[in-house]
Amino acid sequence: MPDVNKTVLRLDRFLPYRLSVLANRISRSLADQYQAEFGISRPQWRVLAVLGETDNLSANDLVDRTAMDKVAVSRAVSGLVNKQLINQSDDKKDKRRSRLSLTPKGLQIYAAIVPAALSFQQNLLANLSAEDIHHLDAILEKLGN
Amino acid sequence: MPDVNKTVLRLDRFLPYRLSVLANRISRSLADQYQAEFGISRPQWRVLAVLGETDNLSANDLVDRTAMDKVAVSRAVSGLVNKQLINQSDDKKDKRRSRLSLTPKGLQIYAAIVPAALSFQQNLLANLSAEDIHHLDAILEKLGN
DNA sequence: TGTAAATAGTTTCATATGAAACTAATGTGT
DNA sequence: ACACATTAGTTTCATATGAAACTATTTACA
Repeated sequence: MPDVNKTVLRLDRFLPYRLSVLANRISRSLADQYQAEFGISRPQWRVLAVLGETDNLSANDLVDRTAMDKVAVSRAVSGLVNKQLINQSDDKKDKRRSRLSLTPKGLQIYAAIVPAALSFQQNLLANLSAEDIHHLDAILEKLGN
Repeated sequence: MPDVNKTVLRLDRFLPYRLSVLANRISRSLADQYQAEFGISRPQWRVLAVLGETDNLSANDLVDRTAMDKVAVSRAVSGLVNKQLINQSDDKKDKRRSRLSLTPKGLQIYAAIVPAALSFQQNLLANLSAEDIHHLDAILEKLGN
């Protein structure tokens, strides 16, 4: 990032801006795909993705694992329950919680989205060398503190 | 990005997700600052930043340079006009357009935000080596197609 | 020229989002 | 056991956002 120390700021060289534009472009393009094919919103996709990895989580676990606030999780969950892609069962030990898991239908959609998502990612990474990919991984890790 | 070829998808390793979470965290943190200090919204900041670089642009020029849609630009501009940070003068050649530029007050706020923004960016980059920064620049460029 | 298509920018309207308030249940200290 | 504080999750409400429709003007070209 040359130019960084100048007193002038070029927006198109400014890291927060560049990251934001790139991330939004990518996320939106991916979301358009699963939205069109499966009628799934972005928050709903995140919930599906996490429950596909690890079943039987509470809404709060999803908050931790999806980087969304509890309102967003609550809404995503209720949307997915409505679509019958996940189900809520009572937590015996804590009546405030419910345990969430994919229904067979949810699992089916999950199984259909994952390859599309991975191939989308492959497409992105196709522009990068193996070293680039490694660097990117490390840099994202560092920036994530 | 190891794990990329597996059929399973770990959300926290998925590039669109990682980028989105990181970019949003960063943008939000920065926005909290100029929001608190200057009462400026994110779209408004982008408009100020561009007009600070290059004066006398049309709203459409701003669309190109801020990666925002014309509705967002229109609203940001009218907000900034209300705050008297920018002014609109008629374009003689085309009555549909207006030429936008910073007012003295706008320039003053711009001059106050820029160092804060640059130091924010410095803070981010402080976690990275010089090579990292160079790599990041190149990778963002490649991902931006 | 006169008329259709294109462009600049605004407004409308429906949806997304998030902070704060709320409900219900659990945990804590006495 | 009994308040008081905390936590899980939902609802409310005010604001942000964006697609589509709209207005005004300019461009293209018959």
